Amino acid sequence: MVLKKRQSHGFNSLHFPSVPKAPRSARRAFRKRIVEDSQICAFELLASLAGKLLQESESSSASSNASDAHDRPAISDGVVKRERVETKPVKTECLDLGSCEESIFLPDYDSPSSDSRQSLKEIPPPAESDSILERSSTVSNADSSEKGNGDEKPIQCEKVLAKVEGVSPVSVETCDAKPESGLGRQPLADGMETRGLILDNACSSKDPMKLSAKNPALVNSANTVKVLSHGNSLPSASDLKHGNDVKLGIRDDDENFFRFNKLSNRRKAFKPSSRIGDRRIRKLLSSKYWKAAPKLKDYELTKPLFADLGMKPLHHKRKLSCNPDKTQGDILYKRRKFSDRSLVIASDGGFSSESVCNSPEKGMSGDNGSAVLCNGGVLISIVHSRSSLVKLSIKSFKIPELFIDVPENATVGSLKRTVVEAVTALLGGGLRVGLVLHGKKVRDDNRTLLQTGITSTENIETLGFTLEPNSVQAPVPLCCEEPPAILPCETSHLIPRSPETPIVESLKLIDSLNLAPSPTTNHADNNSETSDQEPLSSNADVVADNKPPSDSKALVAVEPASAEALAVVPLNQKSKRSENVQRRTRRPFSVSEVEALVEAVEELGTGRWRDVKLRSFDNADHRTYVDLKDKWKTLVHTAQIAPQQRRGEPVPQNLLDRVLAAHGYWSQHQAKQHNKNQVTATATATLAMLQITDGQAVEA
DNA sequence: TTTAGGG
DNA sequence: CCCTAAA
Repeated sequence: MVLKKRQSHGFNSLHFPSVPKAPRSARRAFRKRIVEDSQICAFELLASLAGKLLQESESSSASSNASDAHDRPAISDGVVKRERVETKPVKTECLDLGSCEESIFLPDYDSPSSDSRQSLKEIPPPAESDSILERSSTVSNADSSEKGNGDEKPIQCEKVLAKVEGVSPVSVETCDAKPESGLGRQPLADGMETRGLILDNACSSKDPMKLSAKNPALVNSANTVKVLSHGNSLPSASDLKHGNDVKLGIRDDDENFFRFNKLSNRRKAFKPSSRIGDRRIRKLLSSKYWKAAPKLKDYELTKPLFADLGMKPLHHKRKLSCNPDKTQGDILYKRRKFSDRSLVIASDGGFSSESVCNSPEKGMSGDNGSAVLCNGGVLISIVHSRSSLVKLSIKSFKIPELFIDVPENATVGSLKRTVVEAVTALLGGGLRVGLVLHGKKVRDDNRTLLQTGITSTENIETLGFTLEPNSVQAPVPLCCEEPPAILPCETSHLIPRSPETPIVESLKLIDSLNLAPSPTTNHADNNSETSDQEPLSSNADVVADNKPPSDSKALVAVEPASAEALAVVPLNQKSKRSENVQRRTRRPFSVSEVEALVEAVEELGTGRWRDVKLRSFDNADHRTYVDLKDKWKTLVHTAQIAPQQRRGEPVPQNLLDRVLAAHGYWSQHQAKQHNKNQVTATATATLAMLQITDGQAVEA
């Protein structure tokens, strides 16, 4: 009754301005639109490349020299170890997320490292970290010294790898670093790394290095890195040149992927800007269609990709004495985990505070270590502090997928180069950090965290950061422009691989994977007590639905099967693509919002949600016009049902009445309009007919 | 990109 | 809220 009553007079008082719709273009001007470029998943790309490389290497291995054979075993060992470690370590939670991982790995470390590991755990004192560094450095040195022995060398490398891998991909490289070693892969890796360096720089440029002196892990890593850098010679520019028809594609979150043809001249790689133009972004199939690389080996993935991306490069740069400021960022990547269809890579970018290593000034070792070890670069973890501050610790960045098409006869080296180029091109353009909340990009830079909902635990868990190509920005100048010095063993790398294993025509990277270290697990460890922060693990991007954290405290949710598992499981096309795409957090409309909505609809009607949005929710980024439309729909429904059946925050009846009134009015209005038009048309037609008739009549 | 609706 | 066909 009441409703009726309201309805009856409701709209009389309402003023319904007839607002002519401005041309779309005009209306658009209204609102600033941010065009988001597709996000590039450089890391993913790397991962995919790695997978390919791996395949190739496998095929080639038969023919490869003895040294290679030796290496492999070592590698495999390392991988195994690493996996083991990952699961185990969980307990050792370090103060910093980044450090945690390392600490975890350390334990496995056979040599002195075990001790160091403990120290890491305990950590905080810088002195300790130093000691650790030294230790690690020692180890590495030993390897280098032993180099003399071809046989021994490999072995050592193996060890190193194992250890390193646990810690960070980069470390792996260290072993091989020396050109003398003659390891095909490694050299390549080095080259890659160099480029990675570039990339890193670009990335890092954004973020000032701040972090972390705290992480012991970093230090350790640094040491390792150092060794590597020393051992390795820089790749020559000549190496860079390779013409391949390989195509790299990067897919972004939005499912756009980007492809570019590899440039024949490698040098160009160093000039990202030029490449950017080559990129083409286009819409791709939704992620569900993506196929994971057929088979990837762990070591391949981890090593090449990660190592390449950033670790070494950093070293080089620093060594080169690049401007520290420019070098700020180091990127570390780590493959975190695999989901059925996706390979997760965690990266630590200079972006993340955590990942950031000590300032260069501190000491190369320190820097390097941080860079390498920073491996921490896992996912982003968010920590809530009791204060009003929202503490975010970024463990890793989500990186988009990379697609790479490579001819079967392409060499591993060319593949690597291609990847490097692709990555370089992407990075060269400048990276920017994107924010993803509940699977949606947060584009409004002006919103506060509070407004965005980032302060709520619920939301934080779905918060993710992404590295995106910055189309606008000019490529960040890299410190070291001359690549030549960087690549050490490239030539060896260049060696063509046996085609035995057909290269997958296109590697498709999977959705990004993330393993955010599960905070909870970490906490479990006693160590956690120390940390006041509660890390909320945010799997930034990925929801690892599949992998419920088992009791195991392993930080990384890495699948146990890792090594083999690594082979990316072909993505089930129909599999729910849900993993990445999380639902937006539910944000019930407040009464005030409802009121605003009602008011807007009263004025504008029910068919102009965009205008409604602009009028009343223009600054509410989380309310899309679709949301408003949906809300209206529910409001109408709510108003039509008995109050007892309504759920959620009660909406004032008066508002509901207005909803009904407006709904009725506009429905009618629409109908009227429709009728009007029809009538008009009919009338016109009739008139025309009449006229015709008249004319005819007249004529007749 | 918006609308309009179904899921 | 999501997803999409249509416009």
